[in-house]
Amino acid sequence: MNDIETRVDAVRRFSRFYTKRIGLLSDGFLGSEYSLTEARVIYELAQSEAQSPTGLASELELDPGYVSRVVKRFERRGLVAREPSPDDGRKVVLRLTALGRTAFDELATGSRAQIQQLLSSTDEEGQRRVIDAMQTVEGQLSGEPRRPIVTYRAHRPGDFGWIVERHGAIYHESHGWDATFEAMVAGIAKEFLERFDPAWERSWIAEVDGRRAGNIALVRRSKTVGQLRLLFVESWARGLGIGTRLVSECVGQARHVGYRKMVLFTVAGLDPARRLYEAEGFRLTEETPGHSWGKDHIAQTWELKL
Amino acid sequence: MNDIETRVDAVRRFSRFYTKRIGLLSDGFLGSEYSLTEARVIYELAQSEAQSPTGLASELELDPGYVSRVVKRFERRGLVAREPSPDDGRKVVLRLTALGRTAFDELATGSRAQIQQLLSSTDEEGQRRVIDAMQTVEGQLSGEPRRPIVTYRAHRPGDFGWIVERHGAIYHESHGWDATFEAMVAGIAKEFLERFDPAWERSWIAEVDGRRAGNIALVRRSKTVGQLRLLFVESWARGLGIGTRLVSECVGQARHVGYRKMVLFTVAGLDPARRLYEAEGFRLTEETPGHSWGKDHIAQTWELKL
DNA sequence: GGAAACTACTTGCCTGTAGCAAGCATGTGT
DNA sequence: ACACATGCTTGCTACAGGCAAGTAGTTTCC
Repeated sequence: MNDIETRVDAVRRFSRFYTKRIGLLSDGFLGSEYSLTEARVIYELAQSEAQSPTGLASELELDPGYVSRVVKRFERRGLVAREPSPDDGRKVVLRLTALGRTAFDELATGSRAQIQQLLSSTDEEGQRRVIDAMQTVEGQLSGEPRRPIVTYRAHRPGDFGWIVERHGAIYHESHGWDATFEAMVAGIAKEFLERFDPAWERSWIAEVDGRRAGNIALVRRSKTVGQLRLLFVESWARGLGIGTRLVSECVGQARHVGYRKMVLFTVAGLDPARRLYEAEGFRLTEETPGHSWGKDHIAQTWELKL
Repeated sequence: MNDIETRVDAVRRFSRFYTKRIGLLSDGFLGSEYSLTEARVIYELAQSEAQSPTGLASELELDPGYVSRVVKRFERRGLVAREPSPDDGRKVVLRLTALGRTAFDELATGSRAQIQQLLSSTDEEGQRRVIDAMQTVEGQLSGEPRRPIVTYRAHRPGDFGWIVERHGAIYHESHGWDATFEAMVAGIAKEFLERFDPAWERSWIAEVDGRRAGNIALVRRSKTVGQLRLLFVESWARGLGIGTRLVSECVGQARHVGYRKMVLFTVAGLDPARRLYEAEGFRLTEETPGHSWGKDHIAQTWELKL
């Protein structure tokens, strides 16, 4: 599923599947005494405390004339009550009566029963996956890109494994570094977790909408020197200021616990990271050519007086 | 989203969202000269080489009478050709004409364009996730549970990070082991990746439908002794024989490269794993009480003569 | 072999859904 | 005060699509 056409066809396939599956269900409405549109009207009225015919029409994308008739029908049946709007003589305020609410409850119960039947084709774990997947679809397609929520927290069990994984996979993919790089990161993770001292050290995991998106760690090298390690931001999370924030959190904490200096080790050529270091005031103090992780590198040391 | 009612409501919510989003699109059909049902008929005819009116009716769940009329309309317009069925005088065989196929192509193009527009509300990564999620939904709800496909492969960059993560997270959750356990696993990963010798060592990653589900590693301890390490199967992948297969692959490979003995170290109380070791012929040779990862344990050594 | 039952399709009839446009009443801007 | 916009209603209309009766073939069963 790489090119756009394949993806489009996949979506078409799903749409056909889902509308068919759901279409069967909504035929169930015919079983009740309301048409699908009538049911939608009732549903809409039940949702919003006070609704006007125009509101209904635009919300459900129906012709106002038709809505008018539906409402009239419902009124005759005692399902909705209408009153003139207090602030606008043209407007009408619609409200479900107790009877209308009963009708809604019946509809909702029926619909729930059918969805439940639909869900029953898989087990509880499967149902959770389905819902999770649906939320993914909705989240992605809901149009408004809904500004992502970025949060920062300390590491938890599993996080350092994740850091190792992402470093290993991404630097392999983008720079061709071999498994010894992943080994090195695993070594750093081991050390950090083993000797972790919360008084002097700290790590941050950045999450975007609850999904891990980046990290950084502050490690003690000596009483006066803190080391910045394992900075990393997922490519899909770029542009949210996560890198900047991680570096500044890290440096801020280093100041806070009383280090006099920060160091970090990296290699030449990782420009986005370089920019972050420079912006925070780090200075390149040493460069040594070398060979590691299956490639030639220029190892760099950066320092920052606090 | 724990109880069934919450889940049902989540699905209802999604259905409303999706049908609304897709409903807008299918209005596009009105833009064309075909109604939605007509479009479905054309689509169905395009899919199946030769179709009968009855077939259409049952496939699309329409009234045969109505189908008859739609077909007649299409015939007049030159979109479909009909011939009497050779083997049954009552039957009719319908086929799209070249003109009909053109109509289908136009419809498909239009529909694709609209789906593409729908998809364009997210980036490429998002689109992939959407499709993935849709396949999950369809897979789960399509009724036939579609047996999962299990595959086994050697490790790739990132895999050992994943192994560290899963060990760290899961043993913390289920047994309350602290971060030093994750540190230890990270140490094992580091060692393995650093000194990996394909002549004597190997790892297996089990994937279920392309998703990592478990792993095992064979590590050289000496010329004659191989060690089984890092056995792990995700809880959602239990019952597929993955654990058994991993252990037997590992032992088989150990035999193959010529070790005389296998060892493995574990702690008492991990019963599912224990059963796998026993089934493969491992014998418990040593038990030592101790304390690690924030808990008391009985460390165990298991051995197997090859 | 032939009546009875069944299947595939057609056609006439009818209802419900829903859009369009004209009309009326109330509001708003100049 | 006038024009114009907004909210709602109502008459007209088209179309979708179900139901049932009818025709022509096919299968079943005696």
